[in-house]
Amino acid sequence: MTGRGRPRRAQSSKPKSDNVHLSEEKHKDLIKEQKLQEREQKKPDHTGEKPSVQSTQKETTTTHFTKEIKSPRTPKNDLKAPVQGARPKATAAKSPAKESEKIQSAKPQDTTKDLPKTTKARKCRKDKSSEEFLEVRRTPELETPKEITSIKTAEAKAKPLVEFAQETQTQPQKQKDARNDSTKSTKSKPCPGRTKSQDKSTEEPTKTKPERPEHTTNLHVARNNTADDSILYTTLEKLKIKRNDRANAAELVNEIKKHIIKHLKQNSLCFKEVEEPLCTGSYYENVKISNPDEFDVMFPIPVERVKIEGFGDDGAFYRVGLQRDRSPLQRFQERETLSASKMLDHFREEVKECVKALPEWEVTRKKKGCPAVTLTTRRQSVTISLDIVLCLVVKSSWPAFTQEGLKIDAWLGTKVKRDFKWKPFYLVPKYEGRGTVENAGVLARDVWRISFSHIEKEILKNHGSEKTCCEKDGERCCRKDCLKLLKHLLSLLKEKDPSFDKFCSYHAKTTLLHVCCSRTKDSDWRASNLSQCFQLLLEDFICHLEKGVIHNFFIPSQNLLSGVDQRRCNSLARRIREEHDNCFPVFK
DNA sequence: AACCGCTAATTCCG
DNA sequence: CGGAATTAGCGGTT
Repeated sequence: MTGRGRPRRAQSSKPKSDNVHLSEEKHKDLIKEQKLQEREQKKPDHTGEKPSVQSTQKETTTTHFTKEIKSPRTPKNDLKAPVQGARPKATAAKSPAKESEKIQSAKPQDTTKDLPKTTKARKCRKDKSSEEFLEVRRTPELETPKEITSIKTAEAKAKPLVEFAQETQTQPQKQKDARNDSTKSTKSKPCPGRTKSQDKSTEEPTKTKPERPEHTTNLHVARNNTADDSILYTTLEKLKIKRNDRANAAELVNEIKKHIIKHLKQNSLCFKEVEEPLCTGSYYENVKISNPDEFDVMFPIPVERVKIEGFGDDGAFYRVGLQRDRSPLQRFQERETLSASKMLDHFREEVKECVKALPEWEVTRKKKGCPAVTLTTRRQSVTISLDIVLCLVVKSSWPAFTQEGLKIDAWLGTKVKRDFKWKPFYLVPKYEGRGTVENAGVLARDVWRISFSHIEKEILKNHGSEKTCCEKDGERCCRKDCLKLLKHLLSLLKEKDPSFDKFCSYHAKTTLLHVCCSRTKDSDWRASNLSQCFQLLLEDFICHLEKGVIHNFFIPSQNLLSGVDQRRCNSLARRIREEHDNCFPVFK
């Protein structure tokens, strides 16, 4: 019996009379159940040890802390990280020890391999996207900067990370150069490290070579990458989400999602215009680690004819005023301001109401400033939490504060960027600090924070410079693997030292996005170069920490670390460096 | 609803 | 036995 999922295209023409199909489905469900149970029984340890890395939610969402981490099951063979088949490149990575040799000797093959791939035709990836909003609403006003708020950040005091570069450089001088560049930092790059990526990427062969210094002696950490490789691959293996866990979680989550949307549409007055839920966050970006235990779903309420003005000076928060009298949201309007807190409260009640029908779910206590209604449920001792996020979808051009953000031109291209900018943006009822603080007559709790989760997701999904990156016949990259590792590292360190609780996986993700903008080539991220790539990501992260600045990827004037004590940043930077220098003991 | 992409897991095969 | 090929199944698009 062929799976209904995704038969190899040859079989896709399999005959299916409906009834046969149906009964087959049922049968399959049965089988599935059986199998699930079988497996559960087979590895009882598995559910028991549910690591559930207390993860690192992005800060828009909540902080329910989870459970303990126990060492997730280790692959039976530690040394190899079986990488799923059919990817020649990946398999090369399998045996880290061999791998580095291979890289050196087999470079020509690599490059030749690239050729057919890149030439391979592929449907253009987002021609569809732009149409829907082509109506009048958009004007090129999005290209008019206006007062581009000069970014008054701490760049000035940023010191280049030279020591670190020296310590750790297992890489070529390419990187050293980059470091040196950093002194004449370009202001748009918080961590000017890789400004060179452009020139260096001209020729693949010439450039991969220097990346493999045969002898990386001059540093006390001079490490054979194989040691790193081994631990990193093993760790990645541990972070994989099990198919069963995923199936279980998806079933639960999808059920309630459907239920909520139906409820809102049918029983609610103010939210009945809700659009299709927007699944965001790491699970849906395929960068969730360890357990499918956290889900983020945004419920977009369309607003038309609204006035939106910045609140505060970093461009992340906005006051929203309805201009249309007949809006169903009128009841949340106070003093010409759409009250985020009122609206969220009401939304919360609606969600509560419809969760009554699904008693296995529980609504968690409201957290101040949190835009989500968090639901939790348990299944076989695993707690799954689902963040239901109310949001406004605004179908007009992005605020001027985004002008200098999303610097993906060299990485993903200007067309992609343009298409992104035609998409709507979202506002979530999130504030910082005390809700009763007033600014220009508006309470903090009534403001909205801008969100580009949809874009983040799309970027993560389509993260290659080449369209074929990571596709079946394309070359595999390690961007997402690097992100997973950094997230994991961060969450482990947080667990060990609660004083790091202000750091979140969104910091990691943002750092990756920034790095991708400077190391734009897919060949900069070859899967076989995992340890180097990860190291560069770490260096960048450290660099951000030491400066105390991570610019919001879309709103560069917002510093995601603004609320974090510099000493904490330094301390985390130090810890990470330590981990790196010692071959990541936390991963063991 | 059909189909495709991605990822995990299992089976096949030299 | 290890790696390649297949299967499985969720998510997303058209």
